[in-house]
Amino acid sequence: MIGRKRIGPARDADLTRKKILAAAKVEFAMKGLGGARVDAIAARSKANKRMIYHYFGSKEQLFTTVLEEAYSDIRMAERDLELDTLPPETALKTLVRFTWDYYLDNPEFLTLVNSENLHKGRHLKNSATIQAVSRPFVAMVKGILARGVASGVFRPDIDPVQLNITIAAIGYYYLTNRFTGAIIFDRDFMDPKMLAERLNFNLDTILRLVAASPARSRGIR
Amino acid sequence: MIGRKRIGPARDADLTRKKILAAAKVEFAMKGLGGARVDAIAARSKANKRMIYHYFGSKEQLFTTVLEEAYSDIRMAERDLELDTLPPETALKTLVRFTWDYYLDNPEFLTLVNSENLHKGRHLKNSATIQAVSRPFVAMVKGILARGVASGVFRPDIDPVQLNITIAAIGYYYLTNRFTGAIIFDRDFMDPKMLAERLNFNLDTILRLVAASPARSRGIR
Amino acid sequence: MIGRKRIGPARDADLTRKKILAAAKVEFAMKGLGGARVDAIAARSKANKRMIYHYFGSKEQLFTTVLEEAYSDIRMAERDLELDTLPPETALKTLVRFTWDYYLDNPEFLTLVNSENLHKGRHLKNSATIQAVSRPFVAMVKGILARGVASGVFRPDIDPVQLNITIAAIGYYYLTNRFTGAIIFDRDFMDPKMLAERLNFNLDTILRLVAASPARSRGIR
Amino acid sequence: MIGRKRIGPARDADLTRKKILAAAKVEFAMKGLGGARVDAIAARSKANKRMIYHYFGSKEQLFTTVLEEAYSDIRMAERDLELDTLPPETALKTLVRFTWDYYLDNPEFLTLVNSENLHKGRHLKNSATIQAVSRPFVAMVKGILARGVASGVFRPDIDPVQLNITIAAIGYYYLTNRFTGAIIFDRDFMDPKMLAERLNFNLDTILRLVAASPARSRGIR
DNA sequence: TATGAATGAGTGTTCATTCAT
DNA sequence: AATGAATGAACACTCATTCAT
Repeated sequence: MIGRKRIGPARDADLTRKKILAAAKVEFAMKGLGGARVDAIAARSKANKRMIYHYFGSKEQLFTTVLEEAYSDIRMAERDLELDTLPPETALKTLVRFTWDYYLDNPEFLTLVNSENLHKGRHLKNSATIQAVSRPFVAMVKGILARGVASGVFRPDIDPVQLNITIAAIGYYYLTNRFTGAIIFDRDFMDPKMLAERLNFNLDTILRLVAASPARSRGIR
Repeated sequence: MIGRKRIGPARDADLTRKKILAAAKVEFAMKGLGGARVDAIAARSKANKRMIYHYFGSKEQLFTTVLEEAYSDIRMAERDLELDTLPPETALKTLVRFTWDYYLDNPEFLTLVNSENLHKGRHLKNSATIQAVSRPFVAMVKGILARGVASGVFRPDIDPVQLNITIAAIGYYYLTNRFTGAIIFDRDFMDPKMLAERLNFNLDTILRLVAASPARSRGIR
Repeated sequence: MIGRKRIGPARDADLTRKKILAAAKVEFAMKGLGGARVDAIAARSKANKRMIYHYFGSKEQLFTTVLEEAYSDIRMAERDLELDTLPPETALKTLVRFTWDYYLDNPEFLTLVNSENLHKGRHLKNSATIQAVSRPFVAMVKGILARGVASGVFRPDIDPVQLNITIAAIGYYYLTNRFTGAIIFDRDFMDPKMLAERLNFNLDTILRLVAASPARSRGIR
Repeated sequence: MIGRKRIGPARDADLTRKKILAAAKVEFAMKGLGGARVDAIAARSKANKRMIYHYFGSKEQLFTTVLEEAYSDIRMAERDLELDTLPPETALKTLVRFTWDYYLDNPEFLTLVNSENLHKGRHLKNSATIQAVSRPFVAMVKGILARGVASGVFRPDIDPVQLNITIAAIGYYYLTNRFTGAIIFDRDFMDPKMLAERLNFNLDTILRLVAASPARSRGIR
């Protein structure tokens, strides 16, 4: 109450916007786009439901904004890793580890992406934001690979897009499908020991995949 | 009413059930559990809406049944591969390829599993069916690995569960997230050429992962 | 309960439809399209709100149906006058009187038409019903005029459309604008005496308009 | 802040009021009282929404003010015709023509009046303004009639109120109901030729109505 | 076995109006 | 005088489910 004049908490437009966005992220992550309730978002954000429409126009536009922010966040965090400055192998390991940790710490991201894909990418298809934040990221991984090939530690002819997908896949799938996984494999996928094993397994998978080993992988088809 | 009882009608009941189940699978796959509409399922199956409740009790129970059937189907198809009878490396490659093809041919399976995980596995948690069909499958992969280790083509100390998850992950993730993928990577994920590349990439990934070092992965195909 | 089998009142689809339609006519007439409440229509018809959507699709489609019915009703009543069988002057007087009485007895018709015109005729623009019921009516008035001209009681060169509009106008305007009229002219527009005067005034207006009097109305411009 | 106080702002208040009133007239005319949106009025007037409440108290009071202004405007315009100074027949023709032109040029007036009548004249019932501006107008028409009767060109026993209503009716109805009219009669009611025909038809109607019989309505123009 | 009719509790969205500055 | 932020009540419309036959 002392020090910051003029902005009564209940009247701070930007704060309200942020609270709605945060609440919406949680709701959409928990229930999906279709299952999320605008009422619940309003209640969770302690904002009036009318404000949601004032700031975001509709449930779908709110969802779009949440998605864009989620992608921006992860891409910014990746950029902050400054992988360009690391040796290729370290950079790659860092990326695998980061991806895993990020998914673990931000599980909403996974469900949001799932939801968007259930809807065939409709909300992001024409999002300038997504395209803007994606390009540098794709370029960065490409750069790591190129440097690794140049220094002889990575084998050539690895498609950076496919590599990227695989790095995401092996973390993502394990975590989003941990519930059916638990049933099928009769294990607790969130047990710290199993989580640690998974990270190691993933690091192993990626390193063996890119390694410029004696493996004469010519003839692959 | 007199004379030709029980000959046609008895089969119709079963047919109705099957039509509902087929329609429900499509609807749930397209819209998720929350987004699917009982009316739409009734319309698509050309059955009366009341029949859905007659045969399945509720929308959620119908969803459970659809899921159980979906899992049974893929597990049966895997069993039919008779991987036990193949050399370990061939068996593994066959499994990777089969998994990929099955996902491609039965995309509903992916969305159904996604939906169930959004709901924290609630519908399958106590399903005897799932557990019954899963056990032999897990055992089979374990067997392949063991045989491969014994014959020296696979390295030891590979967790069959982790391997299994990875085989699924690298196909599953690519396909379910193909819409956001298309946006981020600016590629058509369903382009036949890219699909073929992905399968090869996945085969490569798995074989390098399990190969007894130094991996002599000649002859991958 | 005795005599009419099989149709429990609460389960008669056609009856429900009719009750909704009747209630909607009242509501729309009283409040206009925008002011009418679907809830109020449901309550008034003692039908479930859901049924309104089941039978009519939307508030606007319900409004369209109400309008079509209202127009069909008046056109049918006009047809039943069998004006073709009457001498032209009698036919015309009968029409003026009928129009006036119909407006008085069915005040909803006036407000419904007003509402539709506020919405620029959007709901009827492509209504086959309206066009089907209108054509015979327009033709009938044209026929009366023609017969009157032929027999020398009506002057020629009267546009039947303009005549029609005027017949409607002089009754319609008085009745729909009776509230502002009462304020401006400080009279009770619904007082029986004033109503009777108005009808006579209107009959006079129309008869003088069409009369083939010595009036040599050449040169009108 | 220092130096040029109070010069602009004092006039702005009045300007804001006027802008709101103008915007409200358009909105209410287009959508009716129920359909008009306070937000839309604020946007259209480029005034803050709060100002509407500051100056007018409520949406309904704003509507009342708009109506009062609309009536004042037409009554003032009629007064400016100075019909008392014209020969009775000319005065009457001038009035018919003026009424028609005014309705054509100020279509909002028609819809506003319609709206008010849908609401049973509730907003004007106790309006001193309306009564004040109406009295002279009614008296004026009465005067024209009296002069015409005295000079022998009009027949006696014509109720000036009924005449007044009819003059308004034949223009008003044609214009407000032009949309349903277009559908029923399959004509373009706003086509210049049809508009001209209608005006002539109306002049003819009124002149024949008041003419001292045998109506020598030569020279109608 | 099968069906069309009916319903209550929600669902996203809108609106006139007031608050705080 | 003027404004952007906020709200509660209501609105059109939907949905899974049950009733009556």
